Amino acid sequence: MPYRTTDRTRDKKDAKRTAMMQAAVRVFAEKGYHAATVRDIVAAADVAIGTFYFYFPDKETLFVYLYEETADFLLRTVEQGLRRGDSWPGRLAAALQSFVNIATYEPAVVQLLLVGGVGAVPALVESRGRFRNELADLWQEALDEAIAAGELRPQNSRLTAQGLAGAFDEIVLHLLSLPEPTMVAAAVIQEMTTFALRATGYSQ
Amino acid sequence: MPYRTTDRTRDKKDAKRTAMMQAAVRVFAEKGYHAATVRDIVAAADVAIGTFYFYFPDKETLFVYLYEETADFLLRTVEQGLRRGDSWPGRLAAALQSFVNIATYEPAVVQLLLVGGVGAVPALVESRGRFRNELADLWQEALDEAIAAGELRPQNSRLTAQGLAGAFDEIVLHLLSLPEPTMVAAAVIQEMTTFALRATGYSQ
Amino acid sequence: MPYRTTDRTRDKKDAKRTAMMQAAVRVFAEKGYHAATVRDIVAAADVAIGTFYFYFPDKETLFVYLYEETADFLLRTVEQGLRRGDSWPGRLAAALQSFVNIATYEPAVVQLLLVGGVGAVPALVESRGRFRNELADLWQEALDEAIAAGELRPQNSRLTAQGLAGAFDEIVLHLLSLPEPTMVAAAVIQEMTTFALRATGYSQ
Amino acid sequence: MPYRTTDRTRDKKDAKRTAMMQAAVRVFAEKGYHAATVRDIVAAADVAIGTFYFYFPDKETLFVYLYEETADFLLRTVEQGLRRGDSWPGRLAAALQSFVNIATYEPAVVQLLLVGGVGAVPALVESRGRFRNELADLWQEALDEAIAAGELRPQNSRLTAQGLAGAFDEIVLHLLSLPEPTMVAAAVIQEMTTFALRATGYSQ
DNA sequence: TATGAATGAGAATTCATTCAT
DNA sequence: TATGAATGAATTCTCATTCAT
Repeated sequence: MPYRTTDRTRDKKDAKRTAMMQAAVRVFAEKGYHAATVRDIVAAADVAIGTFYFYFPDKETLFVYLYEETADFLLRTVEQGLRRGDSWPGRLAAALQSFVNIATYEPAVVQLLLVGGVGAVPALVESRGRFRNELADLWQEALDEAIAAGELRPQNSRLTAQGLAGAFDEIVLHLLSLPEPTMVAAAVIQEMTTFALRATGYSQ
Repeated sequence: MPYRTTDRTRDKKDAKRTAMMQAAVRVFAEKGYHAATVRDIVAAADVAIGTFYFYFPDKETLFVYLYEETADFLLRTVEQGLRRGDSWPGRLAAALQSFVNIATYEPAVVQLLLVGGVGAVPALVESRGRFRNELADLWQEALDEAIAAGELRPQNSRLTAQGLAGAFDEIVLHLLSLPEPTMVAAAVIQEMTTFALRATGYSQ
Repeated sequence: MPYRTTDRTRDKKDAKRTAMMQAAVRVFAEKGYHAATVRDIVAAADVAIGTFYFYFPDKETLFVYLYEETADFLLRTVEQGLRRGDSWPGRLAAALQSFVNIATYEPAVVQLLLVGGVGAVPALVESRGRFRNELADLWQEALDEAIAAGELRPQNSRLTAQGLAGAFDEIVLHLLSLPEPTMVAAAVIQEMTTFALRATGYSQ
Repeated sequence: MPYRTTDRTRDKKDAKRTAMMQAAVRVFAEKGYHAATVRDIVAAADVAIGTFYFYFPDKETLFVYLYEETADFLLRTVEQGLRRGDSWPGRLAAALQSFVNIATYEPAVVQLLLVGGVGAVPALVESRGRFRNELADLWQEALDEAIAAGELRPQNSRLTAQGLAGAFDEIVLHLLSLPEPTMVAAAVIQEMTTFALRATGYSQ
């Protein structure tokens, strides 16, 4: 057999696939689902239009997939942050650090998740709902642990979790709209932590 | 309906124009900017397509205009709520009451503002930024007054305001995703108030 | 109302619609379903591509509709021919006259029905089957009447009818492939009649 | 399989090539020329797409080639049938037996020839014309021999031949549309023979 | 003012074909 | 010989917008 699906060719294919997905994330984040055309994406990835359809079934499927991948990445990152600290303030600060890191170094991730294509892709409504729920789950679990540990007073941890998630989004989105987000990131993390400690009724 | 209650539109007695705008809000809220076609809008308003272009220059301009009108309506309503109470908890509860009222009785308003077409309409980025800023301004002013009155301790009122705005959005959006939002609205307002009092460091 | 859906505008619309359908029949007959592009059709009708979709839902629907219209036209014409004569030979000759007339003066009709798009459009399989059945029905009825009248001997009139229909198609298709079909049409009709009288066992 | 039994392909011992051609006949017959993609064909033959272009110059050339091969196969088979009998009715019955055998056991052959891609492939118009002519030639020769032998009365044997060819196609195509063609094949052959004897003016 | 027929740029997607390996 | 990744012309269809009536 003169032609083999060797490791090298497979690696190459995977690499191209990954490159195209990264290009797609950038374009989707920048323009939103509808305004981003397949031509934009292939131009960003520097391939022909047919190549797109060789790797992906269609634009919508790719978008939903990227959304879910991205959501998963964000969730896992925040989750790891939450595991890093040994007290509620510590876990909180670590998780916010993680979140703000993603936002400043991979702004496309946040753009895609928070403003990308909601309302544009029916199939996404469900994905978005799942994402917001899982994000709230994450915070709620952390809250419940802190409550169980006596660090926080009993409260409606579900609603608190939702409130925190929404608050962090708003603040980070605003941060990203500043000319030099990295310059103030540390201070914002500090302030967000303070806000969140208050919001969760943490004293001392 | 938002654009009926504001000054900008009150004087325009054009019934047909108003009907078309109401139809447009509904359609935009339901389908999102791109999926909503001009044909959908004129069908909902029961006029011909040419009529649309007699009253409005184009789809995008109308959308941005509706967004701003709607944002204005929401801001004014929340502002009125904030003026109704005579203490921070009172003002807070009244403002949240107003906000949740809009969300439950005019869900299209919230849909339009929060998920409508951000990312889809470039011209909207600026409008959205302005809306979020003005919303934060509102809360910040209320916070600063409460701080000045000694009801709240000094804090970064800007960031707190942003956090509150984001938290309320998330919670209300989740409320709207429930099968019977009105059934739990009162309880949610109560819980949101509790959350916000904690988040603003209110004690006693 | 400055604009009215007057008779004149409606007539104009109908005329355009008809013109486009005629153009479509020509193009489909000439190129077959797949090779005929919507661009070809609108070029032949001298309208813009959007106009096509203003009048027709899509290419396939139009094709199937034209096929059925055309089949119906052919069936009705042959049927009338069959009613014109007062004996089996007379009816036969009249029907063949009608059929050959269509074929020579409207070759597109025959092209569309016999070679147009069979195999290309799934939805057409059924239409084609119905057409061939109805054509056989026509001949069978005529045969059964002639048998009942004692003009023909009893026979499997269904199979005879199918045979006649197939035979006529083949002969007429060959006729159309000649450089000057009209020059030999009369002679061919004569010969076809002779063939068909033999095939139906007509004597004297 | 047609191209196995003809001289043209017998010497080509290329199994892969043959497998691809057999797959192609099936796919073309099933889907028609346009709807059958090269990918369908290579999938059916279980080879890679590049292999297709190693063996065949392009899709259209292959199709025309297959059409001609298949036509050749059918012509040779019918011809053999015509040689088997020793009287006109005997030859007729044998030829029809051969034809119906092909149709029932290799329906793809008939599908390809009769509904495959006429109108879809410009280059096929000529091939089809040649096929129909050769088929008519076959019947005409048999008729002329029978006339010369005094079995049939003098007649326009060309037109009779065309008529028979068309009639047989129609009847066989209808046979194939039945749920169980083989169950009625024998009876249909019998009836077709009767029809053809009448149509050729055979008496006694 | 109001209408709706007409337009055509532009989008997603397909698929025959090529060519480096 | 055989492979399949890559290509891009071509196709169908949508929809914002215009303009004669």
